Amino acid sequence: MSDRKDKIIEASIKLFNEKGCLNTSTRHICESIGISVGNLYYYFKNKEEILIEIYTRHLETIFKEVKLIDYESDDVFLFKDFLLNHIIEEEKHNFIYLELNAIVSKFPKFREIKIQNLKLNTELLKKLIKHQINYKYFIPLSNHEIDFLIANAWSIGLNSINYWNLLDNDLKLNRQKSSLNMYYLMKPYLTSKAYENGDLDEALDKLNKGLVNEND
Amino acid sequence: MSDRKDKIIEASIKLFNEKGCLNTSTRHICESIGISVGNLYYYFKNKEEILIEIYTRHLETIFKEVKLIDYESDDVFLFKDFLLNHIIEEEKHNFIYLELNAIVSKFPKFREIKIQNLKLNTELLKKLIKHQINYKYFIPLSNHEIDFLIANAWSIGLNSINYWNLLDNDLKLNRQKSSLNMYYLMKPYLTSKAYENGDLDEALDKLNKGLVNEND
Amino acid sequence: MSDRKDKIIEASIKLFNEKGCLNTSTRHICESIGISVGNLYYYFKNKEEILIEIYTRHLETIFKEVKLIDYESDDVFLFKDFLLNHIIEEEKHNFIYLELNAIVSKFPKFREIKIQNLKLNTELLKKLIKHQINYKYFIPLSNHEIDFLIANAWSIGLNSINYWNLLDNDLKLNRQKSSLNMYYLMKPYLTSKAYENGDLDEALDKLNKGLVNEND
Amino acid sequence: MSDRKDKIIEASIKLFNEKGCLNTSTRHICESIGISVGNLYYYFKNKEEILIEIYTRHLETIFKEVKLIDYESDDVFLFKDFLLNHIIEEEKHNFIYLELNAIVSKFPKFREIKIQNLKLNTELLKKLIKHQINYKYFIPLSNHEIDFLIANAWSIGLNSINYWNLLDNDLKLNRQKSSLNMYYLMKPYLTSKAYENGDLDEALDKLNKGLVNEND
DNA sequence: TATGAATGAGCATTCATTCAT
DNA sequence: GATGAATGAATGCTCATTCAT
Repeated sequence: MSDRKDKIIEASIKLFNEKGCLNTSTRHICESIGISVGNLYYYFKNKEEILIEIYTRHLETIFKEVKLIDYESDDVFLFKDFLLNHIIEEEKHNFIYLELNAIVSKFPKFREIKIQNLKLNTELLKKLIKHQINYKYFIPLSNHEIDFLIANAWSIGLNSINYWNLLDNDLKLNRQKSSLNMYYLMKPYLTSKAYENGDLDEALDKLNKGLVNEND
Repeated sequence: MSDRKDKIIEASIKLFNEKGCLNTSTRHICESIGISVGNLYYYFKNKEEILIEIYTRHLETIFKEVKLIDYESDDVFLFKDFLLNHIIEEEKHNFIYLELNAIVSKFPKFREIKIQNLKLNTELLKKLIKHQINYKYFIPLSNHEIDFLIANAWSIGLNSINYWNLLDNDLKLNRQKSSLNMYYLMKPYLTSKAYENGDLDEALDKLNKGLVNEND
Repeated sequence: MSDRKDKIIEASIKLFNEKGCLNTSTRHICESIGISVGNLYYYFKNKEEILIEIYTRHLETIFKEVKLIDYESDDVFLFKDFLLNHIIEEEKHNFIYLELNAIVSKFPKFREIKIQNLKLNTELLKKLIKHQINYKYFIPLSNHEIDFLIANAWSIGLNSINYWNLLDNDLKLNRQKSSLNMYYLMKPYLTSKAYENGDLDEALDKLNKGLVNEND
Repeated sequence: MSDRKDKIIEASIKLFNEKGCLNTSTRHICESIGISVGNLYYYFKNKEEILIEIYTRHLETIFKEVKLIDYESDDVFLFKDFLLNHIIEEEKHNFIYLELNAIVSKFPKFREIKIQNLKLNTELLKKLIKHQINYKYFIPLSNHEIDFLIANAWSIGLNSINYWNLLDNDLKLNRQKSSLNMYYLMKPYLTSKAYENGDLDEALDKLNKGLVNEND
């Protein structure tokens, strides 16, 4: 992977996060790293290809671990790995979640990749939840309930950060709150076994660290 | 409120939903109702003001009922009123949810109003949930838990429709699924009393009508 | 027809003739008449539409007379009307003939209109030639011969001006030579009756005026 | 002449014919033969030089025979050699005729060479026609008439293929029709001696093969 | 000879907004 | 109130050409 290409990707991510993908022109990207427009188009056929490259790299990072899960092992998964480890990665690609639908309606090729991936991920999550049910970390759920739980997990994974960002500007804190959102979505379905080895409590402690305690 | 102004608003909503707010030009709006561009700018200072007007009216409709809730009466609220009655209203303003963050990053004034409203609505929902807890329709929840429940409700209200839309094109069906998403978010917190008078079951029946039964 | 629209058309024709249609940008056109780019696009959807407008107006002028021919009257046609009267009009639209094929391959809509017109004109010319044969201004010709005569007339009408322009820069003179080219194409098929009333000789005299006599 | 240079020329001709010279980028040429852009510019100073090389080679081929004519021998020339033998060569360089004027207005140096060559060829053709007149294959013609006959031959040689191409897509057939156009231009000037040895009839037979007979 | 990264002017087109009438 | 002509900066993208290696 060429250095220049990486720089374009990084600058794009930075600007897309700062001002939105749709409000960032290819010229802006070039100016921000001091290269010519032509040079950007030497590395990328068009703006959509930049987006696709960013998204593809992001997904690779995100799902590396999920794909390697041992579905035969008796282990609680969701929170330690999925919620905590990927906070930084997700923070870096916030704009994808913030603007997804506007992006999807403007870039049809990206849309196709997104849909393809959504289907794949839905299957992976379904498998994962069934595994957690199987090993009694989750209470039993019907297929119907699992489908809607996944849909809700997707919405929250995508959007809860936006909610907190609209309310205040502490991005780091908001990312932690966003993870807690996922936890609270799942909590009603967790069994006591899920908490047994202390991993989950430990994870929650980390997340709550820094959060203003608002309990009554 | 002038007739002409209403026409502009209606045409804008129609076009924003059809092609997206960011892909609809002011000229296009004008052509669709046969007025001049100059005339549109007589009624609205700029495109952002159109958006703000649309959003404000939308919220007024949505929260009319919520504001009129008698917080002293013993009544289950959420599903019959909030989930079902507003489906049509929400369907009409789908684009706001689909494009929210791209819009917010382009129109700073709209952003401020959005935030202001979000805070207000959060307070209203908090009051409502506490009321439901008070009358035992919801199980007891800490302030902390309520905050995250509201955040999750917001994410799901905003985004679950997108999830289903990416997977297939049946908009009507997807809107119903989206409402079920809200139900499944709340379900773990509902008491048996919530189901007692049958209103909730009736509402669920309506939602499930048309959905393929995927239970095991 | 708005004044501004006419100005754009005129400026376009001027520049297209000077530097070629494909080498003239919309910006050039705007700058040459001191209007903004946006304004040009207010009057024309795109560059192709400018071209189509130019071509359509040109054809209207060119074929006004041809369409009004009385095919029942005993009259020699071709040279007095077709060759002489339209010299100025054709001179003004030289670029269409000079660049036709490059234009046609870049602008598909223009291409369609061009083809449609070519077919129409071919029919008109066929009718006209048959009429001239009928009234004994032309010697008898088979359909096959007429087809190729028309094809040759088209090539010469389109291209002979280019030939002379490549050899020297006297545009006015070259246009006259170009008309003589058409005459010499037709000459072998003309009967003595065609020359009888003197109209043709008069026309030829006009054309030859200004031409250096190169006879031996 | 280097191999690499030949490859560039060949690839250019192929692409220019397929998509037009003006729509073919240097990068595209390079990609099609798997060399680098820099390398192309090692062999050719610029795009114009490629064109000039193509054109020069083309003319060399075309006029090799013409230059070798024995102007003292009594032989009918034009059709057997000029019209038939060069069909393939001309077919290969179709784009030059299709785009000539757009090219000429973009590439001034090419224009100069084109003009220079046009003058040379005009002289050659004049000499040839006079030779044919001398040996009674052509009827007597004044210098003036010869000039216009050459101009017409040039227009038809350049453009008649375009005429047929606009009307239908059978390139092979259209090339034959185009040759017949040249024949019909010359026919009125041919003497019976021109047909005597049968060569001409044979050539015409070949051309007419494949053409739908449309005689009445 | 050969590479391919880099340049930057150029292009067609869009669009929110203004303003004289 | 209403019109619609006019603005001009901005956008995504192309392409002939250069040049260090």
